[in-house]
Amino acid sequence: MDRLSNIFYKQDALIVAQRLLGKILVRCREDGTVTRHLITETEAYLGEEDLACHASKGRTKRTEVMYSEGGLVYVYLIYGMYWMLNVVTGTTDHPQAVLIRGIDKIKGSGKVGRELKMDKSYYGENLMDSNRIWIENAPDSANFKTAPRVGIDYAGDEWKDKPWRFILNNPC
DNA sequence: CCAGTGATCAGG
DNA sequence: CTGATCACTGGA
Repeated sequence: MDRLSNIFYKQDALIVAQRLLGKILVRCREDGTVTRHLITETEAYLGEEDLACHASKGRTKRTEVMYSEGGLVYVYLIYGMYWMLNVVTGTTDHPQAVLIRGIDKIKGSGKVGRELKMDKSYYGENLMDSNRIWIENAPDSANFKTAPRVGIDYAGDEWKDKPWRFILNNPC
């Protein structure tokens, strides 16, 4: 199966977030083990004006990667314990990212980072040529629902209720 | 409900 | 340097 390309990641985060549902996140460990994971839940973070997006604080060492063209990994440590895995989307100088909130049966972005053994060394990793993490194409699915994003009450009424969380429905 | 746990950022 | 904050989780 083909890797997702520059063309895919350059799209707006709202598009990428829903199109990533059903795609395959592939992880190659240091010991050579390869694991493949169905992406089941995502959230979109949309630029400096989105008060829930880290880039609303402007360009900092941490947010810098979001200002790149789509296709890079944005990871950061939260609460001193959990590595949050994001995919940078959009075009240069338009800071956006999509948070991977669920894979396979795993619900919760903190658990995703733990399962995939993410760490700081993945900051800026290029999903289009990395040999340890990438995403493979799969048909788009229309079988998903939306919901407000989690854990961003501080962002204010205009932003905290936007339905920018995308959840693949159980195909039962 | 709340503690754990540490990088990051704004402010002196 | 200091202190607040944090796109979370698991256990009272």
